[in-house]
Amino acid sequence: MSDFQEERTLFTEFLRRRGLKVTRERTALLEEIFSTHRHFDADDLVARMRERGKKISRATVYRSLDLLHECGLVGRVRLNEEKYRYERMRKGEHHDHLICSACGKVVEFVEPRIEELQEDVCRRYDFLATSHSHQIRGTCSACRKKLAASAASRAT
Amino acid sequence: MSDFQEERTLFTEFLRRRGLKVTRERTALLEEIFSTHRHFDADDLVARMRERGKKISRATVYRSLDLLHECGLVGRVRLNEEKYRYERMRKGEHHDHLICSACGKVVEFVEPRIEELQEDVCRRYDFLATSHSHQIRGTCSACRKKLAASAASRAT
DNA sequence: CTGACTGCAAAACATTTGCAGCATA
DNA sequence: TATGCTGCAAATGTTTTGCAGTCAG
Repeated sequence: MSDFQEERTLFTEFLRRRGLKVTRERTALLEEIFSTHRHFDADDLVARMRERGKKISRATVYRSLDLLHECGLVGRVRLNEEKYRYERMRKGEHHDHLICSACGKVVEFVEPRIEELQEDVCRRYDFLATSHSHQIRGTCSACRKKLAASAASRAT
Repeated sequence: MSDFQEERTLFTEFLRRRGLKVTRERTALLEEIFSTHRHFDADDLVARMRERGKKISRATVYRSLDLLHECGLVGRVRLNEEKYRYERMRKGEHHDHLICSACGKVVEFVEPRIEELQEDVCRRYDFLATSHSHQIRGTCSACRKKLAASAASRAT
């Protein structure tokens, strides 16, 4: 039925180990998050749950996202915005972000050689890394084309 | 007298080009920021100004930091905290951050080979980068030692 | 002189928290 | 049954904004 049995088990185990409960709300949120691949913020999630007819309060959403983040199932980033963005994590895969300042689009990329260099840096500073995030801000090719086009028309 | 004449000129020019004014407050903030190398947040800056006997309102500090950030003199990062952190930028130098989750210490590092790989990634996605930030979260060696020591004493 | 700037207090926001009733184990 | 959970509304903390008086050019 669902293809995220593994995540479900991981979360359940995590909760059990801490004496926490597997509630209807937590399960529903996990399912919703793992049914898509998009980035989202707390409000998106509230809205998506509401669309599915499940009214879950903002407070509960925040509380659950904290738990999911703590157990490593959900990533939490700030893209220099006023708020957090979340994303489901795929096993053992770390990705970084290209953020277009013009249209806001976020593209994920994976560059294993960057990960290696990060490890070098950690060794150099005797630092034990638990997570990392890498963001490159700029303009995507589509937006640059649009900008070029509008510049050309302005110069009639 | 001051060793940041260059920054001062750059900022003045930036303001002039946009029809903005070089006010007492803006100048004072620029001087304060470029007189040290530390990371700081908006409130730190308000406090530092007050210590120097210059009362500048929080609102003005925020407004000025925006301008300094826009013209590239000041970097603005979010280290997954609730607020922005600022740092003076040194010409042509980009650095990234190691953040200790235990003591909150922020260590800057420079790894030119990471910068190169970033450029590769941008080429691959036809993306024009304007800035980037890289954060590695974990525990620094001092904190790990403390943690190890307290674990040992607990196991009397 | 004029348009931009400042300080203040209020507003706006995302996120967190206290509490009373509810549901899981 | 006993904790832990939830929703609500209120609180928090940072950043932004409206406004009336002030200042740079």
